[in-house]
Amino acid sequence: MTIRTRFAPSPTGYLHIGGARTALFSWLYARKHGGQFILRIEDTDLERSTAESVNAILEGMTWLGLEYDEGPFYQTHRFDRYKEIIQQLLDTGHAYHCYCSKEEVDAMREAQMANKEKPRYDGRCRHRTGTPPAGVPPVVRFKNPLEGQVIVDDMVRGKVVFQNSELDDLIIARSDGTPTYNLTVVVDDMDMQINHVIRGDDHLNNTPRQINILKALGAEPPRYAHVPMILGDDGKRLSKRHGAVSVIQYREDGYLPEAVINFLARLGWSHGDQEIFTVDELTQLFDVEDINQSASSMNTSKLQWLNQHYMKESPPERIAHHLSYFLGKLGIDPTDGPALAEVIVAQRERAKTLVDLAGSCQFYYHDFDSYDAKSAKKAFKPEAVNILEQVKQGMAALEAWNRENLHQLIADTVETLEVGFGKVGMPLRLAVTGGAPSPDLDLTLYLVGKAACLRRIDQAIAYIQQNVEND
RNA sequence: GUCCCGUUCAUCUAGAGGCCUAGGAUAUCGCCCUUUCACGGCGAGUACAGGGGUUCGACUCCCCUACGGGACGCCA
Repeated sequence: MTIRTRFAPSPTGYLHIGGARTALFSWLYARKHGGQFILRIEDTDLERSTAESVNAILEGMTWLGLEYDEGPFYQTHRFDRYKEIIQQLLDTGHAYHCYCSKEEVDAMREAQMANKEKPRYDGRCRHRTGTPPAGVPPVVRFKNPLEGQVIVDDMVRGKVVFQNSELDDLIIARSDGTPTYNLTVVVDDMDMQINHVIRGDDHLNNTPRQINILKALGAEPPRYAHVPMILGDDGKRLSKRHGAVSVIQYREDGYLPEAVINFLARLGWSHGDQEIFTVDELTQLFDVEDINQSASSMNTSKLQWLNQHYMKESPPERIAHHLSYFLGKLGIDPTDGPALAEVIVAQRERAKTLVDLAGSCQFYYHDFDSYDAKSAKKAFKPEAVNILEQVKQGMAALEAWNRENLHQLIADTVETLEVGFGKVGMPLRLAVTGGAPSPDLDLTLYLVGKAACLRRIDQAIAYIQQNVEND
């Protein structure tokens, strides 16, 4: 059997992190088994579905690299098919018209709640006879079996039993004739030959109804896997108020897609003690059976650790590709200065995100006009003027601008002036970087370049003479 | 309220009756490395929700309670 999975978001907002994980799991499962992954847009809620949301979802999936084999299919394009099925259900006696008003049904629910019962439609229109009330457009309800039980043999939950007596006759077509979710999902999964449904566990309660509809249609239900939801850092349910829940927001915040994928995969799924997974490894090792049964919380600091890991391990060219957007935001043109790849290698272990990295690249490309106050207090002593002057002269006289010579120059200066290494290193570093975290001094100087170094040393000397009291 | 699901360190998790005085990872803290900041190395603390069974033996199986979540829509 060819494995066919699907991701079926409703376009009422961006692709959030929970949806992305569900999509990832479905995608991985299909890939692992050489099957197909289908994208379906569940846009039957005409009121809330938007084209922007569709775009946001597609953009998020593309960024993560979750390419689909078929689709995107839009449910709004399939209304004829749903009508056909609804009619079939009506014809075979599996569905009926219901003329109950909203108010009537609401009252019913309230009474049941007050009576400590589970609120549900009591089926009063099931056996309605006679002429239908005039001017009332009916809804269509599915005739759910009254007795027996439905067993959902879930791939992550195990067997879950529902009594049919707990279920009511759900609406499958609205009074305007449009189909509702539980009907469309069943028809689509059937028509698209989806045989493995991996989705959020908020759908577990819908599953027995869907199985009943499938049975009424004479179709074989797919296998189901209900994955637990993702909570925010604070253990509360994810919402717009919880910060970065949109996948695109993570891109904006400077995360690499491979870090997000790795992070998402490890949220609710595991393979022994392994933490780092390439996409290839995931497609090989992933299995629905290994998905956790309990909800998990976002762990942003672990995502950051993964992101830093991938920034350190990836080829600098790849990082540069993702970094350019963030450099642009800071007005940095990397062609105007040291080779970006070298700067990235020099700075990347000091950054958790691309935003950090871009920020830490700044001093290589731009001069600055202020110094970190704390460092300045420590390093910019009056005697530093002479030291910087010495270094500057040495630099100016340097034949070749490379790390070895710079290292030697500093060592010589230390020796000539008979001072500690720090006496030279600290003011020099501060003069050139402004106080930003930076790698080995000789590497820093080398990358910043001769002209900028000389210029900044002059600037530092002037600063000290102006701002630091001579004692 | 009713039904369904869940509960191992702060967080992500390993654990399929003895391998567990519960392992890994992140975070935190300490030490080492270091003229900055990091990286890296080493180390520390912190967890089986509670109570009953079953068993020679329970984190692992069963029941109850508590807590958390989900569903109960002419939303998906």
